[in-house]
Amino acid sequence: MSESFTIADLAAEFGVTNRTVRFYEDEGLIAPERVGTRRIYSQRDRTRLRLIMRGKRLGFSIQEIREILDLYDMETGEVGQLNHFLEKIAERRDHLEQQRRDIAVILEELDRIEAGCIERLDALKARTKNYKRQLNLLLG
Amino acid sequence: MSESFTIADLAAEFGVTNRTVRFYEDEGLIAPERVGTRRIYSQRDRTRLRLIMRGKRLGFSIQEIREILDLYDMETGEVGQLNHFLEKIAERRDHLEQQRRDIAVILEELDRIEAGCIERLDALKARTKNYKRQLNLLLG
DNA sequence: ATCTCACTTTACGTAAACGTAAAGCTGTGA
DNA sequence: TCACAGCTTTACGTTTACGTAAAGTGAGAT
Repeated sequence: MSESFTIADLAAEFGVTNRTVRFYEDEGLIAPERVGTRRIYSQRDRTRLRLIMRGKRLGFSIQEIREILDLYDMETGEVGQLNHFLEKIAERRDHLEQQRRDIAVILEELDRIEAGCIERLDALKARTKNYKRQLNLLLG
Repeated sequence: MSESFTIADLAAEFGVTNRTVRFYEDEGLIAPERVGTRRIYSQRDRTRLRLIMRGKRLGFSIQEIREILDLYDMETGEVGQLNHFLEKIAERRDHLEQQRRDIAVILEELDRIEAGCIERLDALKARTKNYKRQLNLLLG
C-alpha cells in the first residue's frame, strides 16, 4: 500500500507539465519527499494535486488555492483560530454559491439559445423537405 | 426609456475601473457609441458587461468570454453554422457542468470541515464550562 | 564503460489582464 | 473667464502562471 509516484506520473495523470508540478512546489502547495535529488510523491501529494486542479478549473488563483488547502490542513485548537477558520469557510462557501448561481443562469441561457437554434434547423429541414416534394411532383 | 450610461457609471456598477471597461472595448467585447470622443453606453452594452462579469467570476479568459458573447449574438441561418453552433453550446455546457460538480465536491468538504471545527469548539466550550464549575465549587 | 533517458536547478521569456503615469481636450459651475 | 472635474489616447509597467532553454546528475540498459 501507500503507493508513490514520480513527477511524470502525476503530471500525466492531471494533464499538466512537470514544470507545472514543480511550480506548485515552489509556491508551497505540495512538498514531496526526496530520494537524492529526485522527487517522490505520496498519495497525500496526489490528493493535494487533485484539489489544486479543482481550484484551477474554478478559476482560483494560486493564493486562493493555498488558502483552500490551508482549510484542509488546519489542525489548530485555539478558539480564536477556530472562529477565524469558520469565517474563512463561510467566505469560500459564499464564493462557490455565487459561482453556482452564475452557472445556473448561463445554463438556462444556453438552453434557450439551443432551443431557438434547433427550431431554426427544423424550419430549414421542413423547407428542404417541401422543396423535394415539389421537385418530385415536377419530375414525376 | 433606453437609458444611456457613462463609463464611470458602468465601472462603478460592476466594481471595476474605467481602464478595465476600455480594455474590454479594445478586446472587442463591447462597442459603445461616441458623442465627440466620449463613450456612451447603452442597455445592450450594460447587459454585455454583466455577461462579461459572470464569465470572469467563473474564471473564463477574455477569449472564452468572447466566444460566449458570440453565442448570444449569433443570427446565422446556414445549416453548417447552426450545427457548429450547437457543438459550441454543448462544449460550454460540459465545461459548466464540470465546474458545478467541482463546486458540489468542495461544498461537501467544507461542510465536513466545518462540522469538525464546530465539534472542536463545542468540546472547548464544554471543558471551559466544567472548569468554571470546578472553580465555583472551590470558591463557594 | 558509455550512452541514453528521465530527472534536476537556474534563469530568462511570455501571454493575459489589467495598472498607472503623462499629456491633452471639454463642458460647466463660481 | 477660468479652474477643475472627468473624459480621452498613448504607452510603458506589473503580476500571475507558467514555458523554455541551458547545463548538469544518477541509474539502468547495451
